[in-house]
Amino acid sequence: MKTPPRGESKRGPRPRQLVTLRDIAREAGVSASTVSRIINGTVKVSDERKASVEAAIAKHDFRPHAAARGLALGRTFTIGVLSQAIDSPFYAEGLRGVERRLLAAGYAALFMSGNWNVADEQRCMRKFIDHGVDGIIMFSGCLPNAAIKDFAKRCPIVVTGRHLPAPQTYSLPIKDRLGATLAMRHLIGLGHRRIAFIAGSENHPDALERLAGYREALQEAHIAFEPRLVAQGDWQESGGLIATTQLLESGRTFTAAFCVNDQTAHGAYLALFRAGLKVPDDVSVVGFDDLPSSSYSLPPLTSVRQSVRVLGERAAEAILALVCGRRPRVEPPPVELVVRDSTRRL
Amino acid sequence: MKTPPRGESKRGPRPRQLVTLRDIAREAGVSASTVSRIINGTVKVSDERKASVEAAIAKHDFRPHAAARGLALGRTFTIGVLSQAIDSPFYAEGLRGVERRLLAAGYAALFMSGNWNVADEQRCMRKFIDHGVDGIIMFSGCLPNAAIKDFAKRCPIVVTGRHLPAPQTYSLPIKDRLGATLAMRHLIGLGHRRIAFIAGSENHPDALERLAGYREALQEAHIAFEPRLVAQGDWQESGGLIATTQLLESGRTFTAAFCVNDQTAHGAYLALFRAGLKVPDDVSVVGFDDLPSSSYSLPPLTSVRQSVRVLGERAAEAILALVCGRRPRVEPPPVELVVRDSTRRL
DNA sequence: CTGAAAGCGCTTACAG
DNA sequence: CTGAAAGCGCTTACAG
Repeated sequence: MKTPPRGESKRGPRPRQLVTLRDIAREAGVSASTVSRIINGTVKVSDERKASVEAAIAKHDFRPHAAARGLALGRTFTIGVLSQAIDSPFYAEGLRGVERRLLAAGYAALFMSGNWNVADEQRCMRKFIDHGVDGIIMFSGCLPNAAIKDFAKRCPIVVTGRHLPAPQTYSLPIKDRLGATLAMRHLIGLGHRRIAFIAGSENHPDALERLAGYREALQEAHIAFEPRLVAQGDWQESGGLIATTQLLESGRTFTAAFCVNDQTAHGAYLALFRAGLKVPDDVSVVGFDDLPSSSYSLPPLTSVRQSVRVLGERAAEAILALVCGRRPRVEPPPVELVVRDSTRRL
Repeated sequence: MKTPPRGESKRGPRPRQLVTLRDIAREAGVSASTVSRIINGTVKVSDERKASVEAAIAKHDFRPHAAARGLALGRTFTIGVLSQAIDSPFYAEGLRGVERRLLAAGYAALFMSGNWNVADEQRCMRKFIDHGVDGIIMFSGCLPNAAIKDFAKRCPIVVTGRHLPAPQTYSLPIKDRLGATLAMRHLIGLGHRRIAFIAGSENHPDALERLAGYREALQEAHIAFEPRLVAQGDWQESGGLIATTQLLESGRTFTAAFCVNDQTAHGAYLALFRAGLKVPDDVSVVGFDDLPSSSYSLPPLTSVRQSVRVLGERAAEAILALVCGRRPRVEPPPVELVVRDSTRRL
């Protein structure tokens, strides 16, 4: 079929798509409505028409124009997914989980990075709206709750890592405090009493909760909290390296370190290595998040695991439910301690 | 403003957007055309009208409906980005580079994972088309060139890691062979002659090229190629661990190992560690890709670097050019060796 | 500079 | 079961 001349009209913007629903209809000798019905399986259509339409579709490998469907249907089958950095190993697994579930449901994901700051997160959210997403998944952002509720007026949102009851919204909290106490009880159970905490960035809710868990476990074991055993990191390897180095150089003694996340622990590993200290012989180390790379660190790292992949999958299920007007019924994944080779009895 | 009743019509699908261009026009006392012109800055508009329209837009925080624009304009300002796994540390940096450049140009990225197999890549490409992307970036896929050329008839494509001259297509090759010789010359320069190669997956073009570079450097130095020093990995940590373990157990002796990528090297590290061998004292190790985590491995890994982040940025620039009908003029990033602490003179 | 109108390519209530 | 028509919310050539 030669592409039919489109120049008849004198008005409107230029044409674009090579072959349209109308072309298929013409070729199959039916109306556009019928073609649409066959494609969408909306209504029964007689077999012979169906066959000829399907032949025409196959012949041209016709795909309905996405924007046109979107306009007619009022849906784009696209979900915006906000993480803090698309190249962060922590979020990576979560995005993977989201992708998998969304794809299975015929949705695609628009991923954007908030870079751990409100302005960028805000910008991403607007972009999502501008791109007409049907829903948004936010991985533990720092956007104020009020702002989220505002966006939720335009499209449904599921948010992880916080509790936010609001219409068109669903939250999947992360069990930071519980996880932290799990790590600490393990260390304390091994006889450690001088346990350093390499913290996350200041004021970050998850960081604060994990610190709270650290203190809670200390108290539980009747060990006095010693502020000087807490060093400020930034969730990254570099922060863990610097914080641990400072702790070491300042002469504080500790037999174990609980790190706010695995990346911080990897940084701590390097600091300890450079100081000639061995893990776990000289210092036991526990991380949080159980990154895939942590089973390959030397030695393999003991870590708290709350599967981010599963978190992502559930977030996807929740947003899909919201988008379809159903009430989500999903729970955050369980927290557990994965014991490897970085901890030992004192 | 109360949302105006929309029930006048008896036909067509249900309405959706709360406030539309028409509402803004009505409120500002101008035509829809004028509002559109102001939003797009297409044509000069008198100041007073402009002011009142902008006031109305601000008041309702009006955002033009994406699908409607897409339909009218024939563009969605969305780019499909195919990587092999969204949670692979190798691609992560590349995606980051893409995201940054695309965002700056007002485009958003639809990321999908090909999972290192043709069927999934094919599926992703169709999804991209179905979602009406304006262009596609493929990170080193295994889709046959012919298939890519076919998709390129529907929308422009830039592909990394291969050379594919075709209309509506631009390729950004990766310098695998050169990089491999850089790594090998370094090792040979340090006096190593028995150098193992922990390979990537069979038949993978990049893996083959890196192997070719390994052999080329050997030949250059008049060292006989010994097939039994080559062990099959799979690009992953687990493959590196298994391959290296087998090499060690089979009694092959080597003083250095060149790994097809950093993840493989991390696996090799663990195998060596378990065997009680020290890096670099007993065995020198070199990787390829220079992942961020490699500067925190113990010891920090010497690796070949061809910035994937920059590769991503350039791929984004290229697709943007293609989409706008310009000819891309970008080069793949340079290759260099980053020497850290995992190699030493024999 | 500005508005009325046509058109982008679909979907679906309506009327057979 | 099926077609003609209206409509989704924008943009832009056309005619002032």
